[in-house]
Amino acid sequence: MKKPVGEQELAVLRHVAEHGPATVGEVAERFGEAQGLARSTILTVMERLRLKGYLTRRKVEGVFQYVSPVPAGELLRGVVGDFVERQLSGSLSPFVTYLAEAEDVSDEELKQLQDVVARLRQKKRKE
Amino acid sequence: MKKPVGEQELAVLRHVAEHGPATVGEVAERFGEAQGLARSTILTVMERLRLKGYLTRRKVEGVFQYVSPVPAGELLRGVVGDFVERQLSGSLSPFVTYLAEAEDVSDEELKQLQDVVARLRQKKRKE
DNA sequence: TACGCGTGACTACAGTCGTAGTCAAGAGGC
DNA sequence: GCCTCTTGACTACGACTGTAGTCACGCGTA
Repeated sequence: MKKPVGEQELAVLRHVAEHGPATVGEVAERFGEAQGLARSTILTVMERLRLKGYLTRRKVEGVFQYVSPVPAGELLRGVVGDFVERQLSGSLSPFVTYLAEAEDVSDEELKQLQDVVARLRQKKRKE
Repeated sequence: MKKPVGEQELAVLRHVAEHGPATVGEVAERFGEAQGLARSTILTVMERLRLKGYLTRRKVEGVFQYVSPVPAGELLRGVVGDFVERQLSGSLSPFVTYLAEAEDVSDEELKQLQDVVARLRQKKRKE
């Protein structure tokens, strides 16, 4: 179920998930060109993603529209979860340690973080 | 400088970093056997890690002792930082989102997290 | 001294990923 | 009707990874 996704593949997948349905040509133009990637490269990557089940496509007026079946947010959450599971064997501590020394935490992120902590405490209390 | 480390490689590296200096034989016995890996596999992996600079070795009474030049904690922090950078393009939000729905946050981790938030707020205020 | 065992170096091989060229078919313009 | 552009399928190839076999060497023991 959980096929691994390469770094570049993920970048493309994110692009599609975040920018809605797109054709290969569009992705190649917007994303690929910016990264200096050939159209055929984008095509290959997207096809691989499709084979792995991370993208779906539908023919619309002759060309294929690719879409991510999962929304961007969920996608990233999954990626993080996967990472924690695989590389950190499920332990969150390293992440927390990292956070503690992170330089570039935005106000927005900090706020989110506070909310999370609050919610977790709430949950704990109930148990 | 930042050579990529595979998943299995990281597992071995962590083992060495967390259990102190060890010979290939020891790692193969303790870690490899548990994972069903052949001694030669462990050897290969450790040599690759050495070539990438993640392990150092020293001959002690005929055999090589391998050590991680960075302590386990720092190592993991680095791995996390790398992940955030590469897969999340530096954004912490996905991680925070993930945290928000994490099931298995231990008391210990939650406490750490609270401290982190407190410290970050402190830092913000000073700026 | 000959043999077996632990150790390390070298070699191998398949799978995945990043990257891309090329070819064939349809669509539109001249 | 022919040429060109866009699109998609197929093929390729090198790097990296996971996994392991095998060979050679030194040490201790029979």
